[in-house]
Formats: sequence, structure tokens, C-alpha cells
Amino acid sequence: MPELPEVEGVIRSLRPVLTGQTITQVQINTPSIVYLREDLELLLSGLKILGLRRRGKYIILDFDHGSLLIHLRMTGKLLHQGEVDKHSHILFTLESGEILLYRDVRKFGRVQYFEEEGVLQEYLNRRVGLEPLEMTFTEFKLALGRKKGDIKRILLDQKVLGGIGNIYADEILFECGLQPQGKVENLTQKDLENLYVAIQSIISNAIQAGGSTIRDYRDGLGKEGNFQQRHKVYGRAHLNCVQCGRTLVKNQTAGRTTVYCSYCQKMR
DNA sequence: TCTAACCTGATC
DNA sequence: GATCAGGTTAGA
Repeated sequence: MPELPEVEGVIRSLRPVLTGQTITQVQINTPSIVYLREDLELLLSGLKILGLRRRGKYIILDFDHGSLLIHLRMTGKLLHQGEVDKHSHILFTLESGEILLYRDVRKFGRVQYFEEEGVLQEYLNRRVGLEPLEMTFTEFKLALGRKKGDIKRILLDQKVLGGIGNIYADEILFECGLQPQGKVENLTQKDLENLYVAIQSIISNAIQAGGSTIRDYRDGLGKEGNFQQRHKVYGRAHLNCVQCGRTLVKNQTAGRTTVYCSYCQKMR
């Protein structure tokens, strides 16, 4: 479900309600979600939440001792004061009596505790590349320079850029007028500049709009996003291109459903 | 580099 | 009943 803008929406919404609170009790209903450590429920009880961070699509909950790394994958949610249902796999009770729950219909998400910041960073560094909103153009160009193959595949590669998924890859490529199956090694300097600008504008506009709610994304307080109203290609296969009016095409690129305009987006 | 697997629910 | 879904990963 969530890509960078949605994950950012979750941490921003939870920051004011979680920061400074101590966890009084933890209940793990579905151990397969958690990278298991026998005494995790006990260990997390009594910890104080110092803050929330994001790296790519990962959420990091920082305590006064250690951190919890959370990946929502497709249908994971962190909800403050959410209703406990059969998909609520982890319940955190806070000192205020409020509840934070991890809910995940498909159970793809993962939660892991790290005691040492250095070990956490090592884990993340192996999986997550540049932050799309923090990278310089030089860093971006350098990261793509060593790659070859479909442009969309590279955008989806978390080790290259952290946080872009299927929605935003398609929207970014429409924005800069490049076909998803164009080859990254064929991009001109101007293409790279346009791609870099499109990444930053799509991602930051999506964050401002609270992310995209296609079916079930909600932020930490249960609020929907609005960016889906501004999608120009994702979910619009066989509809008309907003720019030229021609029919948008759908195919499979990098194993994912991909929608684009074969007229407005140039092949490379 | 591609596919299957991990899961459940919604929709065709 | 089959197909599809905001993701990642292991194994062919």
C-alpha cells in the first residue's frame, strides 16, 4: 500500500500523539509479523517513545532504548486509537491509556527491534538507497550512471532510490515524458534533469496532499490522502491522456502493471 | 532477470 | 472461480 508519501503521512500524523509517551503494555497476536525475539513484549513495555523517523518506506519508532523498524508492505497500518479487529496483530498500550495498533490484512508487513543504532543503520544501508527529496542531482546521476535496463525498474529499485513504488513511478515518468520501458543507459543529460525534477515535484506534491488513498491507505489518525485525485496515469488504463487525449496504454514492466501515454512519453 | 511466494479481500 | 492489489525476497 504505502510508498514514501504515505509513510511520511503516517509518521507526521503520529508524531504529536506518540512523542514523549511511555508504552505500558505490548500484545503480539501474530508472531509471524515480528522478527522474533522471545521477550519482545516485555522488552518494549516501559520504553518511552522519543520520536519517529522514515527511511525510504521504512518507519522507525525511536525509544529511550533502541528502535522499532516497521515496514508496512502492502496493507500494513499503524493506527492511533484504531478499532481492534481480527487483523490487528500488535497492540501497544500507552501510559495515557490510548492504544497504538499495527493492523495488516495481508500480513506482509514486518516489525523488527534494534537495540543498536549502528546495527539498524547497517541493515537499512543494505536495503535503501538515496532519499528522493534529499539527494543532489550529482548523487542521483552517479547512482543511475552505474545502472542499465528499464527506467521504471530502476525507479522501483529501493537500493537505488528509497521510497518510490508503483504509483509514483508511473506518475513520475508521465510527468517527465519518458516511457517506463525506456533504457536508463540511453537517457540524455536533459532526460536525467527532467527525471530528477519530476521525482522531487511528484513526491513532494503527494506528501502535501497527504498521499494517495486508492483503496485503504489511512494515516496514523485514520485520515485518507487526496493525491489520487491528481493521478494522471496510475489506475487510468484505457482512459484518455489528460495531455493529448489519446488512449493510455497498459503493460507489464518490471513485473508490475504499468500505465503510460505512448505519445506524450518518449522511448529511449 | 524473471517468477513464485507470502496473505486476504474486492471485484470481474 | 479467476484475477488483481501502494511490496519484498528467495530461488530457479
